[in-house]
Amino acid sequence: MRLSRFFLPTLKETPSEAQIVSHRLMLRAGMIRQHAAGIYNWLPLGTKVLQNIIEIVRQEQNAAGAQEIIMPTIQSGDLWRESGRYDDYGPEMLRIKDRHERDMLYGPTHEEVVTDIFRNNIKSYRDLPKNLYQIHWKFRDEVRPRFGVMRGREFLMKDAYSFDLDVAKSRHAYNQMFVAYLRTFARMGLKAIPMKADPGPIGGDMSHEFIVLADTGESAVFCDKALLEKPAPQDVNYETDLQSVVDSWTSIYAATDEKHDAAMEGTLGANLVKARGIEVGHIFHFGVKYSEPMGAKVTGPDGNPVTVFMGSYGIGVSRLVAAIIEAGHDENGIIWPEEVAPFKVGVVNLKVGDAACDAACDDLYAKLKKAGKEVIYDDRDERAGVKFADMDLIGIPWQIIVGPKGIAKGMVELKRRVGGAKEELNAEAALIRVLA
RNA sequence: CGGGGCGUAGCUCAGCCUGGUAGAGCGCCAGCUUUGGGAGCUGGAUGCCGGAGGUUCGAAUCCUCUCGCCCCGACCA
Repeated sequence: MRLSRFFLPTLKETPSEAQIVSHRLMLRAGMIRQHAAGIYNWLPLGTKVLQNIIEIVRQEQNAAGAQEIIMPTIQSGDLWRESGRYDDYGPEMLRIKDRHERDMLYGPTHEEVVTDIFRNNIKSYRDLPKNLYQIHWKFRDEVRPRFGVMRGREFLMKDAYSFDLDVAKSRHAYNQMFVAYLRTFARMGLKAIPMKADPGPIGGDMSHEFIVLADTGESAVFCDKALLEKPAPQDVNYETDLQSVVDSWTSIYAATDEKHDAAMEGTLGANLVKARGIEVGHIFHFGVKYSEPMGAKVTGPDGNPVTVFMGSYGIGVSRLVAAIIEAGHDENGIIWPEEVAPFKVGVVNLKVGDAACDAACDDLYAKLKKAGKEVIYDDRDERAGVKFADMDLIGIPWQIIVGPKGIAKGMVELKRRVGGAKEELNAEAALIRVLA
């Protein structure tokens, strides 16, 4: 992409409404623009990042055996009366009437809809297990939306729902998601810590939150240092029993602000980490809470109907964009981990119109594109300072800087966004480094 | 939902107290000079001063109502 044609409205100054760093940087980097309180437009740069995150989530969900579906954003109120939540949910649920005066709602979550899909289409225990997920927009009419997309009213969420014949199998489904989450967040360059959580209004007997560590996080977090050093599981076979893997995480001390245990922390001594965190995922095992009232049953091996056991598994996808920025930025702007970066490489032409610079940049740009790298080429007729500032602001991991001084010696400059290290080398060598 | 704050140019904000008919910096457009970390000069465009009502000869400014946004608290991916 040529920057001269890319829709990238960056801002030099911080809009006054933005209080936290991720919100400021998302506005300044031209990723989002506010539409209304808690509701945002995603501009091209933001959309690219969001799509990269979606793809990682999707790959890891698929690997864990979940299957992608798309459910409606607008749901029938009657379905929510069946589960008993139509009246319970309160004003957070956006309620709508259609032209026939039927009660509709913009879905804040999808347990009812997915259970309805299940009961209408799955009749035998032989069809179990099933785990269905979607990556779709939710609306919760929060009392107080804030911090940009961190706590929006409309937000993109991955929500998965598992269906199993009994509790033991259902636990396995839970463990599959637990492991998939560890891998998902690690691929985004995040330290995400699973913590025992309160199931809250979703209900159930087991629940974990996944908290990303960031200095600006909303909740205080206490944990054993060992958790921070523990690598995400590699080469997982999701068909095998994952209990020991899950236990190896849950047996290490970690607690949020409300639940922390001072006595326990005393025994950790120097290994106690006090940090701040952002909740990016939440998984629930809730058994028959929805399947029972909604009649989601299959015929069991003995010919008798069995109510299925369920769990639900959420990832705040749009929130992750903000969380990644909270975890990775400096005074110049965003520092994207390579996997989610909107462009992996930036080519900076310091003197557009100079034949040698133009030729070198065109060549680099063509070769990077041909190699399949996502590349942004700053071909704007701007001053060097503007270009450096924008590249850093939008957080491009690798930057190849081409200027008349260097090119006269046959050299370009390769800069890493992380740490800012620069080295001078010839264009071919820079390509090799970037493509490695 | 309680408490507080703010709405003036694309952005940051001044002007409001003490009414007299719209400002600055940045950005944008044109030209010239510049050109390795957010340039300089010259010229130019841009505002229903959030909206409605009221007071007044006259309202961005005073009064009333209203809408929107932000912050703090209780709740949440």
